Formats: sequence, structure tokens, C-alpha cells
Amino acid sequence: MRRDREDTRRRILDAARRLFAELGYEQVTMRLIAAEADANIALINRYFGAKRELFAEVLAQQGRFPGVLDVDEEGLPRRLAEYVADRLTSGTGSPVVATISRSAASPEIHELIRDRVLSAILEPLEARLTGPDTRLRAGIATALIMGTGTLRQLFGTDVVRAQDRDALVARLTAVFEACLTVVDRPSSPT
Amino acid sequence: MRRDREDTRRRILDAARRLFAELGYEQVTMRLIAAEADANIALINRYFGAKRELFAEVLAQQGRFPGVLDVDEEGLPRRLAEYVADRLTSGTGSPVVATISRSAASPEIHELIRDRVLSAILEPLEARLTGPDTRLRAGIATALIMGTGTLRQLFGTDVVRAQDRDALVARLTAVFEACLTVVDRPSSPT
Amino acid sequence: MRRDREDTRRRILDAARRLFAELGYEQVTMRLIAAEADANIALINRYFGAKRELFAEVLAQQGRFPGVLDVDEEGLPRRLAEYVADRLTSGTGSPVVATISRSAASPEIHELIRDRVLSAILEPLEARLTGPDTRLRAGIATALIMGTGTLRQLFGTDVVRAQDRDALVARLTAVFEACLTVVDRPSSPT
Amino acid sequence: MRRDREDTRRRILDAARRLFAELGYEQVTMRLIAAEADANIALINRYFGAKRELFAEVLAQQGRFPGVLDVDEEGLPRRLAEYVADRLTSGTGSPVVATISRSAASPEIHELIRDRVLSAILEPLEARLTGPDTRLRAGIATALIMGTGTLRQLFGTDVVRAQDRDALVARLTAVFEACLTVVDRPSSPT
DNA sequence: GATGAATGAGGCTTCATTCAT
DNA sequence: AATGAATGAAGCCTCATTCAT
Repeated sequence: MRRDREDTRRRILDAARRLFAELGYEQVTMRLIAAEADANIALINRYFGAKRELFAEVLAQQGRFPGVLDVDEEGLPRRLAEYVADRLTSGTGSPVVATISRSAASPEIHELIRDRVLSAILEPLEARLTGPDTRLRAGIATALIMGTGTLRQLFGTDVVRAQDRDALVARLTAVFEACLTVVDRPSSPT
Repeated sequence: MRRDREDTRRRILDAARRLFAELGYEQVTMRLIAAEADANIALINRYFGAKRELFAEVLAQQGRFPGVLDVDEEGLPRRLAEYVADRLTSGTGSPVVATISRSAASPEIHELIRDRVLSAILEPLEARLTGPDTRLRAGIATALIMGTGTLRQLFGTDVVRAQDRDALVARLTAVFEACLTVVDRPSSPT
Repeated sequence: MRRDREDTRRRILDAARRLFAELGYEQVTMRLIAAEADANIALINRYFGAKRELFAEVLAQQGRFPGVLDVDEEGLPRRLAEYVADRLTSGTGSPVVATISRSAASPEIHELIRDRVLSAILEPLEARLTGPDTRLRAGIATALIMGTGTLRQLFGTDVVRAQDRDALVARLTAVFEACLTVVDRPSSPT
Repeated sequence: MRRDREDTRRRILDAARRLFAELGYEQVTMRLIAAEADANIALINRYFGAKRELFAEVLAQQGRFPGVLDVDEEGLPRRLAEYVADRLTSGTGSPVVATISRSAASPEIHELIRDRVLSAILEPLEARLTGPDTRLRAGIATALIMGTGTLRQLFGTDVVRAQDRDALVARLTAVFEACLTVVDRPSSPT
């Protein structure tokens, strides 16, 4: 049975994306990817080079919060809150954050991860902010986003009850507002 | 070559704590610990059993936010903000969060990590809260704390400028307040 | 270097069979098998899994006394006697008994061995017996068969002189008859 | 607490004898012996040298079938039958055969075992026989004795029912008679 | 002389990668 | 160009033994 080269490439990439997001860089073996993609192991090396480069390709192809950041500054907290709440309560979610938060510990891909956090999350976020300390405010929001990724990984979707989703969104919106909006006065009087 | 069991045990434990916090569970090899502790590999297994058990011992010995949570509910946001700000700006920091956030992806120790997050961070936090949705509020704060750990790992202390520390503390205090305090009205007005 | 999966598999299996029979489970290392099979160690694990599973495969492939038990009850003692005599006097012999008797002490494979003794020796033997106490009679014969395996291992082929083979067969036949045949009167008169 | 040197020696020897008989040479670790004897590991090496030499000492101290062989040729089959039956049905038994049959696979002590089989079982047995082929006859009986050791190790005391003991002794007596007694005519008539 | 900490060797297993076919 | 067999490195762990104290 002849195989279409492009199709195989795509199947490998799909499998890699899925597995990296679910298990993290370290836990994913080349054999696992090959099995999941129903492709030959050597093809992965042939098409993408080493494991690291395949990971780089996956990162590069993953959009930067597809749709999430396409709002103005005012709507951003609510939008982020919904995104994070979905990831905490449902089984699915954009794999970008999952991939990053599950793979951040591997030094081999440290730079890739760092650059990706910058280009996919922190910088787009910062670009939508006005006022002072944009980097700092975007940084805190980024930390919260990635932290929920870790939390999700540890506790699955059970950390909050399903019926709490509205409360969760409301609370997260307030938190992201605290992260992102300009404050008139310092919040720690005295 | 010293021959002091307690001293060697401590050296191993110190090395393990340092390395696990810096590199994460997966990246730390028994050989690396042995070299760092200037001890024989076999001794690690003799004193602590398997690698997983050594990690458990490290986790168990690491206090639960030493001193950080010893405040009432009102002072908690400020306290957490200072703690997190210190970790983001200084070279040192409590290794608890670092260890946890760098090791969360390893399935072998998944339960240990989860239990530790609960017993060291989430539950103590929740215990200090009053009002509704305590678990949810403590959960979001926990996510933020762990997310800053990941951020710190990725960017070192360079994510915020040193002179921004006051602004950072102020901002983080507001964010933790948004996480933890009881709100009177829904936070998403039209 | 050949690149034939089936051939390599067979070489590994042959080497394993030979070595397990000669040295017993414990004394055979994966490295030794690899060297004997002229194959890479990792291939053994890839093809057969763990050492225990390779041993199970060897056991499974070894027939159950090929041809030895294909006689009726009357001819059985003589047949067994010849089989055992051959093993005690010649350099070769069915590796089943050798493998079992040399590996019985390893707790890791205790169940495998036990099941194999049952399915390859004791139960086929018992199935050919009529009259009372078939399990007991087959059990004693099994003990004798395995004991000669141990004896062979300890003394090689020197335990009996070559010219004694006829006497050995005669004597063993009598012994197996005493094991297996139905007796009319109790064998211990006052 | 001062320890009596002789007492410690004896405790070590006792523990070693017990463990070697129960588990076989390979499975017994120096630490296990030390723990069982409640003694220091280094003392074993100090008192007995290497593990092999400790095993030699155990073998040397173990009598040669204490009491079993103290009968004339006529009573020997019955005596051996009772001995073997006891080992197959009860929890206890002379550790000589157990030690030997469980340790025969270790090449390190191969010679020790072989010499011990000769001096403790085969030669005493042979010395009590008259007529031709004494070595051969004693050899077959030895094989049966050791084979029951292996059987016992594999199946515990469940290979025969408890109420079958009389039948077992009767049968074994007949078998040992077939091994040991002088036959007038070859047992395999045409 | 007694203690137990320290050691080096070696065991099994798994991985990413390369190399014949 | 595609396949998958082969490889070497490395990981964790355990053992008998030696060496300071």
C-alpha cells in the first residue's frame, strides 16, 4: 500500500501534537508517536529530524490562542476567563498551554518553550494592553494561564464542580481584571 | 571520605532537594544526586530506597510555605504577593513550588505531587478562607502560585525588572485579593 | 551483520534455550544471551520483553517430552528408563528437564516452572495411568525424572560408566515400574 | 551490649542454614542472613570469609541424613521412603536435601554441592549396598531423593493428600526397593 | 575486635537514533 | 524513498565485599 508522503507527515504531526499536549515532551517516545500515527519510526527522523525538531514543528504550527486574543482590552479578562474555565472543566482545550505547561521542565527544549510562551501568550497579551507595566501585567496573566494548565494536569477536571462554572468564570474574570486593567490607586493602603 | 551516616544522609537529601527543585524529577538522575552529594550511588538506594521514595522524602521534609500562611484571611493576599514577588525577582525561593511545578509531568510521582499540592498549598489556603466557593478561590490562587513557578523556571528572574518590585507586589496583591476575597456583586457587569 | 528479524529472533531463542538449559535461569544474563546469539541486548527486550517473558517463551516452545510419552501404560516404564538413561550417559538430552531442574529455585519464575512441570510431565504422565493413586504414582516418577536432571547437572555423564547403560536401563525400568504400575499387595510385608 | 563471639557465630550459622535450606544459595543475601541472625554483616565476612565459605561451613556442619541411614540394607528402602514421605507431606524435614536441591544451579558452589551429595548421600548409601552395580543403584536412589526435594520446593506439601501418606510410604518403599535391592533377573523380559 | 558506612561491579530495561535492505 | 532491524548510551537498582572508625 503506497502512502502519501504529505498525508504521513500530517498524521505524524497530529499524533505528536496530541501526545505532546497530553503527556508532555519527556513522556512521549518516538515509538509512541509512530504507533499513534501508524507510521514508521524512521520516517519521523527522516521528515522532521530529531525529536526536538519535531517538537519545534508542533509548537510552530500551533496557533497562538486561536481566537482567544481576538478581542479588545476591555473584553480580554472575560475572554481569558472563559478560556481557562473551559480548560478546567471540560475535557478539551487548546493544546498550546497544555503542551507548554507539561513540557517546561525539559532543558532540551527550554528555549523553544520560552520563545513560544513569549510569542504565543505573553507578547500578544502585552500588545493588547495600554498603560504602565504592560509586561508585568501580561506576565501575571500568563502565570495564571499556565498555572491552570498545571492544575488541570494534576487534578483533571475535578478541581471545580461542573455546576460551579458560572461562578468560576465570574471569579476568573475578576482575577484577570486585577491582572490586566489599569488601577488608579495602589491596592495596598496604609 | 567521611563516614557519618547522618551527615551523608543529609548531604544526599540536600543535593536531592536542590536538584529536584532546579531540574525537576525527570531530569535528575541518581548519579547526579550522588555526585552532587559526593556520595556513592548505592548509598542513596540504601538510605532512601527507590528514586521515587527519595523524592517523597524531599517533598515530606519541605515545609508547607514556611511562615507564608501564618496570617489571617485579610492579610493573606499581601503575604502571598510578597512571597511570589520574591520568588520572581530574587535568586532564591522556597523550593516547594519549584519542585512541584517542575515535576508535575512525571506520571510516576503524579500522586505524590497532587497530594502535596493539596496538603501544602491548596488546603491550607482554603482553610483560611471564609464565605462561599472556598475551594474554587483557593484553587485559582494555587494556580497562580504554581504558574509563577513555571514562569520563573522559564525566564529566571528577568521577567520583571528589579525596580518594578513594588509595582509587582501591589499588582499581585490585587490579583490575590481578586482570587481570595468575597465579592458582593458579580464581577462581570454589562 | 544480518538484518533478518525472524532469524535474529530464532538465534536469540536458540541461545536462550541452550543457556537456560545449561546454566539455569539465574545464571543466565541478558548480556550472555546477546553474546551467544550475536545480537544486541536491546533486541532481546524488544522481541521478547523482560527476561522472565523470554524464559516463558522458551518453556512454551519446548515440547512436552517429544515422543517420550507416546506409548501405552505398559510400555511407559521402559520408555522413560531409556529417556533418562540417555540423558545420564550421553552429552545431549531434552532440555526441558534440564531447564526446569536448574531454574526451580528462582522465585521470579516459580509459577512458570510449576505450571510447566504439571503440563509437560506430571499431568501427561498421570493421564496415561489407570488404577488408584494416579497422581501419587505420576508424582514419584516426576521426582525421579527431575532428580536425574539434577544428578546429571552435578556429575555430568560420569555418574555411571558407559558400559553400564544396559544395566542402567534395566534398573530404571524396574524403578519406573515400581512407580507407575498397579500393585496387588502392599509392598511392605512384615 | 557485649556479644559472645561464639554465640554470634552460632546465630549466623543457624540463620544461614535455615535460609540456605529454604531459599537456596542464590536467593540468600548476606544482609538477609545478618538480619535473621541479628548480627553485623561484616561479622559474617570476618568469621566465615566470603559467602561461599559460609555455605561450605553450613554444608560441613549438616549431618549426613542424621539417623536415616543407620539401618541395614534390608530396612533401607522403608527408611528412605519414610524420610522422603515426611519431607513431601510435612512442613519440616532435614535441611540437607533442601539445601542441596535448591542450590545446585549455582556454579560458584558446584563443587561443594557435588562433594556433599557424594559424601552425605550417595557414598553412604552405596556403602550399605551389596551385590553388583552399587554405584548405579545408589545413584538412582539419590536422584529420587533429590527429585523429591525439587518437587517439594515447587508444590509445597500439596502434591499428595495428607491421608495418602500410608499409600505414599508403601509406594516409595517399593520404588526404593526397585532401586536398591539385587534383582535376580532383568526386569525387562522380551 | 566490632561496627556499619562506603564501594565497584554488574544486573535488567528503555530510549533516540542510525544503517542495511 | 520507505522500512524496520540494529545499536550504544544511559537509567535505576542490588549485591558481596572492603575499609574507616
